[in-house]
Amino acid sequence: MKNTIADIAHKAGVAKSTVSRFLNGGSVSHATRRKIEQVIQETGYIPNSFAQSLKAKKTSMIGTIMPRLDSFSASQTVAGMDEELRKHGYQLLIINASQDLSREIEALYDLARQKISGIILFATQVTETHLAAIQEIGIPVILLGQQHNHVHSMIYNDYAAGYDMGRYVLSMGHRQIAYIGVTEKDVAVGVKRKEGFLKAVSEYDEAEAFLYESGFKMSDGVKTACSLFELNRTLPTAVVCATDNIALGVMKAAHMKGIPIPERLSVTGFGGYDVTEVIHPGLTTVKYGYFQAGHLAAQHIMKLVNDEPVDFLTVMKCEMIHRESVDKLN
Amino acid sequence: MKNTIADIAHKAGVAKSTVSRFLNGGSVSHATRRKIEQVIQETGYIPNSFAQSLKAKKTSMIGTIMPRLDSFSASQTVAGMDEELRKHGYQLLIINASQDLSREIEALYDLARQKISGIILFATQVTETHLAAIQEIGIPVILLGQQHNHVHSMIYNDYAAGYDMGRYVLSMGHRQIAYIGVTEKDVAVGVKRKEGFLKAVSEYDEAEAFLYESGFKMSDGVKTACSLFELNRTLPTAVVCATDNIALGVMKAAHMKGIPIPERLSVTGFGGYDVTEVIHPGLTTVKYGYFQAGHLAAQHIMKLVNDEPVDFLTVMKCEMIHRESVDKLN
DNA sequence: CTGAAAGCGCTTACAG
DNA sequence: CTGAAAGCGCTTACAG
Repeated sequence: MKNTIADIAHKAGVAKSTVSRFLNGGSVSHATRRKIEQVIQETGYIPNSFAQSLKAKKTSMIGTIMPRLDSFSASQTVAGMDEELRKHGYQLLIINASQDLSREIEALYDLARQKISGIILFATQVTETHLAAIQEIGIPVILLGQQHNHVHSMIYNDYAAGYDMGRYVLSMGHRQIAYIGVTEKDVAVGVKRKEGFLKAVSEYDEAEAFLYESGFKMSDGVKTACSLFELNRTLPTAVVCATDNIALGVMKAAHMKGIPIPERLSVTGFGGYDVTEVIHPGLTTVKYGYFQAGHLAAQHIMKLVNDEPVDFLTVMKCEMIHRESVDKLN
Repeated sequence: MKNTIADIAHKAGVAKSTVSRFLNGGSVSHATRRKIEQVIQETGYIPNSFAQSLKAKKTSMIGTIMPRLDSFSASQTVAGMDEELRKHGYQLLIINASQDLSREIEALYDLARQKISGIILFATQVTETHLAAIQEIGIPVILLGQQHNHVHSMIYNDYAAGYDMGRYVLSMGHRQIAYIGVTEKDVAVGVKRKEGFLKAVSEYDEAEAFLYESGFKMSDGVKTACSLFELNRTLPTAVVCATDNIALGVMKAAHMKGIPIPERLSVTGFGGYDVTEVIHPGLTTVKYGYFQAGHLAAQHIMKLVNDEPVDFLTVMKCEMIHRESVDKLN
């Protein structure tokens, strides 16, 4: 294992440069080719990629910084990126920032140190520090999931998704609607979806929206729903949740309290997680094409790496999915 | 960005070695320290990690080869490994083999080329080719999820899990039980769980097991369940599924056919996915500690990398979780 | 505390 | 087609 190109050259009775040429597909006579092949075979020589990269001054690696790995959106997106990148000979280096913004910054510098060719940042928030780091490292970066004027961004049309969902719930006759959102620091999920929803509500005079804020976890959804149920007043007829996870939590809370869905309470989510289809009742939600987004992000970063032009802002469509969790009122 | 240690040295008016010493925490006078700090600050110097690794002859990277990224077990395990590794200054390089065994082999060589210090192979099958590659690269490798006599292995006690599940379902009075398994090529999931289950069944004279084989996907579970339902004979009173995913598929199929769970059909899974708790009825399953397994695998590989002794075989316990999806017969 | 020099393993013009 | 030599950016004894 500890063979170097010099060892191989020595054993094959040729010069290092000849071995290198052989390795890189340069012209080598048939005889020497065979000798080198044999020696490599015998020794199990594996080139040292550091030395290679040191000369080449670049790698075929793309880095991605994820806020977490263990969520549906994250794992789908990564799988999509990976598939596309691999198809084109790039390798994906995945960094888990564990939902810690300062780790994202660290990761940007780490990746730069490793001479990664490009970075896809799966963003939840974009701070000034992020921007400074992105500028300083001087490597192509794509923001996925959030938008910033100074960085290539790919976002979902969260406003439209919120609006569509609002319109749908209203069209089903609901007028007293709770909205369980998340922190506004997350512009895409916390602000845009809510704004779209509220726009829809504002178009109906008699409609009323009650806003709540929850964490991202299923258990946060359970908690928020419980406190909502315990307020001593008439329950809204529908609760629109900013994510499928929260919606699942709400459904669980409803089950615990004996509130039938959708008969007494309609519930909706956003995301289109696989499980929303198999649970009962099926969850009405908006499907986000995470896997395809991963594909697209991979294509964009490869273009950027090769100095090809890429749209500064890409907006990805979402798709309403109607299932049984929303009741029609008359 | 294109600064090298030589540039910094030049601008700070010192030698390269001094800058290097500064960077690596060696002793440097206060005055020069300040000068160097300032220059680095101004230039935004980022060391080239290839050159560093080339000298150091090793990296603080651990590689992991996963059959897929977008599954609960995979993402949980990776998250666990990552957390523990990062805590100890290692970085995790994740490779997605996309359920293609030959890609796993490729990945082993790729990681070797990159002078990764150790590898955790999330295994589904261990072939001779795997073994040859592991031996050839000469890097510590841990098998996670499957066992092989010649490689450090960490496995779950699948036999016990299967046995416990069988015992439980039998103890609830079920005697006609369908078992939906997976390919026997996957020894842990396809063989051990089934064997454990069958052992339990063999302990009851009047009990009878009907074996089916399904793919790993939820949709495979749906299909298998549908064909099971369509066989014109009395339905078993319980169906034990080799994974939670399959169980979710079976539950969906039952809903579609109007078969109430657990009143007319009890269903169980293996895995302990998060969703099994929030669905209705809650799924009886065996919880596998994926996240903790990731932690443990990380600890083991770090020991191996540092030439510390590690048990050749580690067996991890699983935990039965009783929920509403199993009915008590009398 | 500081610097000159050799070397990590590979690649790449440049001669031959 | 083949080889000698320089260089990629860093680290590490070794002197001073």
